[in-house]
Amino acid sequence: MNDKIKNMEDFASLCGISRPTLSKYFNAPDSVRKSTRFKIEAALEKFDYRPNIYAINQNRRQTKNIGLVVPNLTDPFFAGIARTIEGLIIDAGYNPLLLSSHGGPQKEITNLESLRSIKPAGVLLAPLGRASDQRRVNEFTREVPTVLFDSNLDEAGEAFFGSDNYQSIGLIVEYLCRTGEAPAFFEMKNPINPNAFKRRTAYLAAMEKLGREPELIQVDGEGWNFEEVGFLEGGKVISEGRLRTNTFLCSNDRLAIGVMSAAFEAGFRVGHADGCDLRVAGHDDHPFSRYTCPSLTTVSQDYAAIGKCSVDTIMKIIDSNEKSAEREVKLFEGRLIMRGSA
Amino acid sequence: MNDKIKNMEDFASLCGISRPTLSKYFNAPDSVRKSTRFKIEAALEKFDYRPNIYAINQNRRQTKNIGLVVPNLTDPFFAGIARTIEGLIIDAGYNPLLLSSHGGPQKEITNLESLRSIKPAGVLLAPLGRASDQRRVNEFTREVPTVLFDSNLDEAGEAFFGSDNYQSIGLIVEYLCRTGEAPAFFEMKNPINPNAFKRRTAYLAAMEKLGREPELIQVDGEGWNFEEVGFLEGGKVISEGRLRTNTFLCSNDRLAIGVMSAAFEAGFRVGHADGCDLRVAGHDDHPFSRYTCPSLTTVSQDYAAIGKCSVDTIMKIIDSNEKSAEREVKLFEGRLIMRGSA
DNA sequence: TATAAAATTTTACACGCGTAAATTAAATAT
DNA sequence: ATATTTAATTTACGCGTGTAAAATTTTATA
Repeated sequence: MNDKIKNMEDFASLCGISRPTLSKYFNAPDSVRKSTRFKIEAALEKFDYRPNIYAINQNRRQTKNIGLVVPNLTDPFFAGIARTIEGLIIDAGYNPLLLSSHGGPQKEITNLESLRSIKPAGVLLAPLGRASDQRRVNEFTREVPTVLFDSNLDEAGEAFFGSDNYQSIGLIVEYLCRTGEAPAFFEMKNPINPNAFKRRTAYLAAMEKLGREPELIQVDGEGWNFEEVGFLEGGKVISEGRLRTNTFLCSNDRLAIGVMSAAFEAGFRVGHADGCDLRVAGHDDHPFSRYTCPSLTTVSQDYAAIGKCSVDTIMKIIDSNEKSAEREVKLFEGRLIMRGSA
Repeated sequence: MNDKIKNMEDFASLCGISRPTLSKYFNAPDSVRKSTRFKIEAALEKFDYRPNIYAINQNRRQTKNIGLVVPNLTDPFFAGIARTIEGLIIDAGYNPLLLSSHGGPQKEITNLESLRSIKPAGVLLAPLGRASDQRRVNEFTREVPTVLFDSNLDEAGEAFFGSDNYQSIGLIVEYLCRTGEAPAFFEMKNPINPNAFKRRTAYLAAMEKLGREPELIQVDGEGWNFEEVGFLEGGKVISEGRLRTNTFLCSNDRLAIGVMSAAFEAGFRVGHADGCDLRVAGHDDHPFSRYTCPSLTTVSQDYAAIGKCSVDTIMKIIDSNEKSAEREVKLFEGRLIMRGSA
């Protein structure tokens, strides 16, 4: 009890077995005889030993690490997704490594590089999107089993899971048209996220289907400060009164939050109730959207499903130990969240 | 060019030098002769080799890893801090490992355990607070150099850096009293964060100093869903009209956001302008507080300074390779952010 | 109970690198 | 040009584990 246990050898003698047997136990407790397992676990109770993780990973064919890269952890939307997925990875017996690409494409590549040196069994990647260094991301996905989620990149990775923007935007456009004036679509001119493009197209399609005249409001603004963009540019649009309609459909909730803030400061009342001046709707069901004033009408994405599907798929790839023949793509439907703002 | 480089030995022959010299180069490029450095860098251009990180860490006395543990990454406040600190750690030439204790004290301990197995050079820990398993956190800090920030734990770690809640609460209480009715203090009955206790005490002290009668509103509610707590419990308080004052000072911005949402739905107008029914103020200057309706008056914490100080200190400890004689504690002042809500 | 088969444990080697000590080369002083 | 000092490089060994193949023990079968 006095001298320190510094390696598996030491601990094996304490257990009264050989080191390789002990190694086997740590990799799969059920793979050793029950009697020896008891010996080991009794010793574990008495002494404080745990295998050196670096020595383990140096020698294993595969590590138990799984990389999880999201574009921006400062966005509570991605933070929430990351949390969900982290849990699923742990449940699967793997060790999640969470990285945020906030900072741009260079950071995204840096993240992938540092993951590469950690030799992960697989990676779940929500890419930056348009801004991503496609060539280098592709290069990475050829070396490490990767599943993309949230936003798609051309042919990168073994699979992609995300939301069906056509369905979800169709849903809310139909709702808005049915309950009031047809919506204009508020978005950034050069959005970083490819989903934004799909949502724009989906908006145009939905409006056409309903026989309404579409109206795109494409504002300037870069980066991830969506609230600020919505506030500044939305403020201009509102105060200049250059809108045909009283209804905004924003490309995402964070833009909508900015627009609502600008409307408030300009003295406009947002909501669908009597006496309101304009309606604002968003997309994503951000964690805070419930608590805006008024609460934000939006579409929620099925991130429980997207996360589960992504993790299941990377596990399948890891287990089968081979690149899947075909790149799987699956889109999940959104759900309309009716609240006060529209 | 055809056969793969699988270790430093292989790459050393390609460079025309011995492996230990190469090893020296990777640990400090300037420690080798300029001529050999050129040889190495020329080879690096041509071939794709990088040292195995597991083998490195198995043999180094110290890893270059620094753990960064925050209570809840889903809270954009902590996400922002984490991002700042991550940057500082990278600038210092270390490798940050970000973990969130969201999920409670058990998860916090799990995080520390998994950090322990990674043998970090140091750890920056923002503990859960009251909920933390003090004994086990203390145990950890005795084994790994640790600096605490955001919320203090009795005698744990080598140092603590946080905000001066007495100063910041004093600041906003004074402001509120000067510009309108004296504030009531809205908080959770059993807050998880020790800062909440300090803020309560600070509120009481500030009110007494100003000769005002304090009024504590201590509501039920557990966990991290502050907006929900503020919304539900704040809503009750407002609708029951059991307040002597029209001014709420909330223990943090997220509670304030919930309270404002409840006030809005109850038909009250929040703000300091004419015709408003009540004033709401918060604390922390949350990223979204600028965009609430009305925008939220609050106190911002100096997290640039707290982060820098924390990182500098852990670096000093790592470099000096010894526990500091005395536990350093430093509190930074907050700054009043006057906006529309109060 | 003897024997074959299966499960378990042990032997022996490999993994890719850090680092102290010994050696060699370069720089400086004489 | 030689002796001395200093810097750089190499030799030699160790780090703590995984794992294939060999040896042993246990279990199943006859």
